[in-house]
Amino acid sequence: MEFIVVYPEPASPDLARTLDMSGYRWKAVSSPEQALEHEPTTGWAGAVVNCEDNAESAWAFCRALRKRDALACPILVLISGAELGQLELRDENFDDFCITPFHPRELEARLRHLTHSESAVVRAEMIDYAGLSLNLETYQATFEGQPLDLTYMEYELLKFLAQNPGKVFTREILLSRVWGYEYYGGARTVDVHIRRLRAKLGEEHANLIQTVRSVGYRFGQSRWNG
Amino acid sequence: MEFIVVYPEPASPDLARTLDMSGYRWKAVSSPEQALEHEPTTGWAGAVVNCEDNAESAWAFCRALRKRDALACPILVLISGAELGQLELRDENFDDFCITPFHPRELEARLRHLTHSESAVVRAEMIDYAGLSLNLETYQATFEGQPLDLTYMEYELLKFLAQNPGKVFTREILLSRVWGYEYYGGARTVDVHIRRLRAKLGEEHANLIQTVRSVGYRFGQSRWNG
DNA sequence: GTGTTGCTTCACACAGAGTTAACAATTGAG
DNA sequence: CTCAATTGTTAACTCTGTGTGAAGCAACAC
Repeated sequence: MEFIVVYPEPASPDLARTLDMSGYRWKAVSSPEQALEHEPTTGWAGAVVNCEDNAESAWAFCRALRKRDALACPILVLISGAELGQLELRDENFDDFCITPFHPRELEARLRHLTHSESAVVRAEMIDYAGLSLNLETYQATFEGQPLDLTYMEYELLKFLAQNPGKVFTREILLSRVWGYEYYGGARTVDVHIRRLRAKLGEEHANLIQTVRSVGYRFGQSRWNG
Repeated sequence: MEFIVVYPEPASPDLARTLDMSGYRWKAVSSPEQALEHEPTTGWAGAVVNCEDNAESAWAFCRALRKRDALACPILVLISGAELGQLELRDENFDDFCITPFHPRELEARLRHLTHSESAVVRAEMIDYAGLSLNLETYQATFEGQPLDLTYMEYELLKFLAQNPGKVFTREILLSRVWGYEYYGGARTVDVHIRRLRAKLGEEHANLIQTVRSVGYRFGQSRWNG
């Protein structure tokens, strides 16, 4: 079942009607926290964010969605033709847009294309990988039973990496997805946090986070230990 | 420089004007073969395919684009509101669409988003050929299960060659498409990297990369040497 | 055979990427 | 307010990867 989150609340009558007619189940929310709260166990199949009224908060909502989900939920933005300029420099924060006032069949087609191309994601409350264990509910981390004393940022970074073991992320992507920045300041910041994480993982397990030179960082799936 | 391929030929005046005003360089073609023929050394940055006149051939063009070059080229489809149904079951063959008659600024925004977004680039996540396997997500390479410890440039070069098995590339082409700069003078640079690659592939598989005397290098399809 | 051209191999210098440590800015608790 | 913990920034330092020139080979023409 396709469950879609809509921002802000309430959804416009046109939008509500289109979603209903297209057979989606949906929920309008007024904050990122509400989106998290009402999120179904299978995760949101997509998001429709209306930028017409309060663009700033709408983009903040997009960023929050992207930051939370390591496995992105596709985001469709509703925006007036006059405001198209807002899309620039925000490519990371949305997947598709639809100009308002929209034609119902266009919006339907865009939603279908988005939800079809992005595979459904399974979200867990616990992340386990090679002795590392992250409890997403209690914000606690342990390594081989030993509790790890991680700070907030360290936890978020490790969580993001561990959600996609093996996948390499550039510093820019990490900054935008973990920190939520729109503009990238210091890429060195990432390095430093990686270093602190490695230190806390201990000498012998520091290689859980690997450096891919000229590209970025990767968690787990070391090339050498099989 | 963004080079865009347009199908079919000739492009409508509106389309031509929009592309020009947006600062793109583009070329209209009337067949997939022509698209290949006129493809710049850096590959197409995107494609705009008009489905209004001859939908069948337009979709065939999309399929051909997706099949031929492993270099992911984002595809934007122009389609009338009445024909939106055609998009169904064709999700694999396009990345975005724009309803005709289109607003120039909408088309411009869509093209910009397509060519900038990472999702369009990450489509092909694996390259496999004759025991060689490249994981584009993790930047890892294996040969017959054995991990290959490749450096960044080695990986990029091998990736490029393996994306077009059998095709011969001159050193100049390799320099411009893998390294990305215009040929200064160091064609030996390519040789050396090829040598390092061969060394890492091991004695018995070094012939996966073949030298074509006076021309360049080719990956795979060694029908003549045992 | 000799000469020529083009490819391979080697060794080395250096730019640039990553690590590390120290410090400044910020936040939050008591 | 003070102090400690967390987070971001800067700069020095280390070291790997990469490009380059020269020399060694192999193929081909004559």
